[in-house]
Amino acid sequence: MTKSQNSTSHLEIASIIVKDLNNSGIKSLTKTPFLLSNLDSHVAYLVLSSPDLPPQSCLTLFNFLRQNPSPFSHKPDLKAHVTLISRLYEARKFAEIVNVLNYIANDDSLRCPVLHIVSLIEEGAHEPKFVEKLCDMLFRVYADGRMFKEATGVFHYMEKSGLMIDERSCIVFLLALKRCDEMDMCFGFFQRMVEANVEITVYSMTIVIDGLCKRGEVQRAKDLMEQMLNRGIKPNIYTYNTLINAYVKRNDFVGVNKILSSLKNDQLAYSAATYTLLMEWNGSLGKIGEVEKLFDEMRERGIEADVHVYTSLISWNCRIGNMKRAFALFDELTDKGLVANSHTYGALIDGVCKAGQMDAAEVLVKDMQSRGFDVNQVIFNTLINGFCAKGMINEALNVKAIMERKGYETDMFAYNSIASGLCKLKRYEEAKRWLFTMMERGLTPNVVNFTTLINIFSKEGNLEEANRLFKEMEKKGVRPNTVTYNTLIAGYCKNGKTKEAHKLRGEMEAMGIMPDVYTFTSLIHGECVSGKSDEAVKLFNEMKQKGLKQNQFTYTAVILGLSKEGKSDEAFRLYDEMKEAGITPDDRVYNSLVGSLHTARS
DNA sequence: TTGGTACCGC
Repeated sequence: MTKSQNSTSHLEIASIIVKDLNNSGIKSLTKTPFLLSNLDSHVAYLVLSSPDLPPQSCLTLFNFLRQNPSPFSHKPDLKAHVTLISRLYEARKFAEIVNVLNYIANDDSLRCPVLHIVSLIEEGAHEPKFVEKLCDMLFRVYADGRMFKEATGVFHYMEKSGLMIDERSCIVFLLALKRCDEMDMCFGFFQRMVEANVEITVYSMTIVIDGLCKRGEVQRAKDLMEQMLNRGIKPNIYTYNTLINAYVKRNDFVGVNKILSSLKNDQLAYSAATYTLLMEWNGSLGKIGEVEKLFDEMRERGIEADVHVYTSLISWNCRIGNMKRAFALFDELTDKGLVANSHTYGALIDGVCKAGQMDAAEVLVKDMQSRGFDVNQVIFNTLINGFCAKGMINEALNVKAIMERKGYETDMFAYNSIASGLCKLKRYEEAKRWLFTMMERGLTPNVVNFTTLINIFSKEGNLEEANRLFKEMEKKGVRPNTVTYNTLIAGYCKNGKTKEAHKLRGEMEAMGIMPDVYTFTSLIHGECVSGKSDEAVKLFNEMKQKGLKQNQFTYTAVILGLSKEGKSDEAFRLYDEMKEAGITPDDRVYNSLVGSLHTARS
């Protein structure tokens, strides 16, 4: 056969197929093996690009061929995909185009550089914005599919070809990178967006800032904000909330206040999320009164409390053991027409667990299920933690088994709860074994797992190993947080090594991680153990200057220290102060005070 | 585009 005969027959076959499809639909093809066996890639192209065949029918045929109905039929090749896309574009069937692009992206024999795809598009046969739109959609498909290299390739092509790049598509990519913890790439891509003159708004900037904050790079995040401000991009309440969150998590009092004054300067009003964060902040400082005050203030200012705000308030009441208030708030939330979510239930379940009422926890789980919420992994972990905290390891392992049957893999939260539960029972060897098992199973230990291990070694008196782990964790790029430092500081203090403890305090401050009530209580205890109650009192006063509220543990430590040295006047003064603060002294405080009266004053 | 589970103190 000559070339012209060949193409003539191709054309003939194509026109028969078009006619058949238009007359009797796809069924006609299934009954005509002759047509099917001749439907090669060229015929497919002719059919799909035929103006006589409407786009919807092109799609039907394409899907039919994709399913590869007989040994004679061809699977659509790249050209067929691209042709179909251009037909679908005529009909503005964007969702269908995304599907077809996904076929290309997920098929090893079709996936190729975008340049190749574009070269298959018929010259002049398409609308002016077609290539641009196609690239944009392909970029999103790669971003959604976490195919980062491919996505970057499309971006690069668009930039080079002078095609307009939509910020919203870049946002899809930035979010995907953030979700995969690819922050270097995320940050780098954002810089490329700037260089490529993509029209950037506060949206994409905030995503990058949040990603950097979540990784602990708060300074870099702030620098980025400054840099973008010079380009005329102003932070909004979301941006500020992101930074507030970062500073709250680091206990950076000064940092939070700086952001709050920036908010004021920019005349931005607090949002419900801002209030949630401030409530979290005060709650973590033990200032539950302030938390309730913020809740009132918010409503006075006419800002509607949403389910997050209620959940936070419920959670803090749970954490201080005020379950009555927690349940009242839960009712209030429902009365307001808000719908409790799994987080809200999680807070309540955690609360009853902490109160040691595991039966109540199971009742809440049932209630939650009856309202259509599945027990998710967080709730399972909360229950496991509840049992572990009570020392009921077997019950915890039972929940773990149920969780695994439901298809959840035991994660680092659960491993950690089990290890710390065993640690509280002084079953250190078992505790370590669980954490080591976790690592053997391929889970990468995070800052909390490391902290728990450091704590175990500290409790065993093995400070060398604790310190070695601390160094190892930093080497692995896991940033220590307040709790990590507190753990090691407590270890040193307990062993009378106050010098090292103070050194660590300086180190953490230099890292931008601020000491909290735990840090001070340990240091105070350490000074007392070393017989330096005057130093302890100094630290105690420093807390007040820093706005840190002393709690039961702090008072107990300093009163015991003073009593031991016979400084009973000072001890009694602090005892009064303690009671005024609404903290109930326990027997040890009374005993030490009585003892102080018998100790000779120096 | 922001806000929930686990780890530390007498």
